[in-house]
Amino acid sequence: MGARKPREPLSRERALASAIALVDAEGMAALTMRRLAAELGVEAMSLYHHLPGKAGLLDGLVDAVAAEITSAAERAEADAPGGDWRTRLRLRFLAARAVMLRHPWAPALLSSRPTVPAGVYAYYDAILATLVDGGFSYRIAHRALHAFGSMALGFAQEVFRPDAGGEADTAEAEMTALAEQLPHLAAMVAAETHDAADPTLGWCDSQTEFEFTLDLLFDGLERHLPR
Amino acid sequence: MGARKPREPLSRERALASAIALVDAEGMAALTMRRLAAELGVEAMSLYHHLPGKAGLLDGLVDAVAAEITSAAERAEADAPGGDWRTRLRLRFLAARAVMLRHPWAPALLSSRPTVPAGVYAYYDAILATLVDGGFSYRIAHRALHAFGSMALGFAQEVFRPDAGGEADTAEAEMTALAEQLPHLAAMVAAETHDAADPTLGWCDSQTEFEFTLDLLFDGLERHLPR
DNA sequence: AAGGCCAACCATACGTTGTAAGGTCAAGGG
DNA sequence: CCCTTGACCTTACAACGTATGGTTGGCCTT
Repeated sequence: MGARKPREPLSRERALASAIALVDAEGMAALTMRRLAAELGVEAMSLYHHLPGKAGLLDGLVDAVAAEITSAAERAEADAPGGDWRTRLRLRFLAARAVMLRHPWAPALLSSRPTVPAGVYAYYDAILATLVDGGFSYRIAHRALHAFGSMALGFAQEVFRPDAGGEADTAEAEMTALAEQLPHLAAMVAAETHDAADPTLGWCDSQTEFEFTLDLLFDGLERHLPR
Repeated sequence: MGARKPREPLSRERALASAIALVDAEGMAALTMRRLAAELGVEAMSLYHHLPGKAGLLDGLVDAVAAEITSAAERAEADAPGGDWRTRLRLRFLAARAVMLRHPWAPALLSSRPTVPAGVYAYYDAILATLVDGGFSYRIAHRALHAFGSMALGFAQEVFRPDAGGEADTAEAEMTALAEQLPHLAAMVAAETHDAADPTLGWCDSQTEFEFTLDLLFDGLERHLPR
């Protein structure tokens, strides 16, 4: 039959890449060992020769997005060589956010893992460097890290998810029903959608909110600069 | 024999209470239908007469903590009848945080659920009321809600979890090894633990950091008050 | 060329999970 | 008295992660 292609031999890298593609396309729930193996044209148990089990696979995903974040942040910050600490951190965090938008499953995965990927420490060291370089004491820089929280990795802890948001019919009906019990929420929606285009509940511009919160924190931190 | 106790008949409330006790004691992983049933002296399938499946059980847990939060926040705010918006929100959020400390599993569960418990809307309405009452426009109040994020429910999105933190031996060894690659992190730890009691990596006082971030946001928001 | 080793891959099986389907049984009302 | 009605149980199934133990094909050594 001639040299039939020997099916290149499957590696940790190929497995992880396939896993990321799968999760990007179908969500975390679709990531099972059997399914991933099928995606690679292989049986489930074969994965165990390259990955230390499901937990190791998830750790691999986390490492991968962490690497994507750090490299994106590095590249972004390199674009503004002379900037002050605000703009440098801003570029970092917004670059991280762009990565998170590409992988919507990443925040939940990140915060579900019991251990922090090693690369993240270097990332935080760079943030600290920027802060200290900007004149902050280690004490305040430390608090800044806590204050940034997940924003440093590009995602905000939002209570109201960008969910599927039922059709407008039910939304409208329930809206008027709840307006009496939730007068301020109703008033806010009314005020905010007054000059906005679309009157649904998915009207929050998460990008704007992200940057607003970031600047709120930056402004607050600035007042803690010595002098 | 006489009237043997007829084993009071199991209800949604009893099931939820038992589930919360179980999760408080042994963590989310221990909450399976069979285990919960055993805890109640019953078979797994009997739970389905009172709960609409596992997802419904989790929704029940979420509702329960949401109720606990709102009532705790309500009580806390009632303690400062004449306070301004800052102190009122502060009391709310810190009361919520106390609830979260009682149920460490709640943040992860909250953010893993696809839908927001109904009671939370009323909670956010009250926060909005406080903000508007304090002089904020609906536009800024809306942004404030986003900025608070999960802090309104009492938990911060921390990247470094309050983890088990390996023994001091390995920590110390790796510390010096990483000090060269992570100079600023090392310096920060050194600076911060200089006058602190315990030199481990679990040295972050999350309560202090929570309040610091809160005040950072409050300070930042204050500048957006009209006039 | 022959022998043997070993990484890569597969087949089977076990225990655990959530839950669908249907059976048992005691209480209560006609 | 019977028969409905719920609460509870038994059994069973599909899907999950993974332990265990083959099978195989290419390479190294002699």
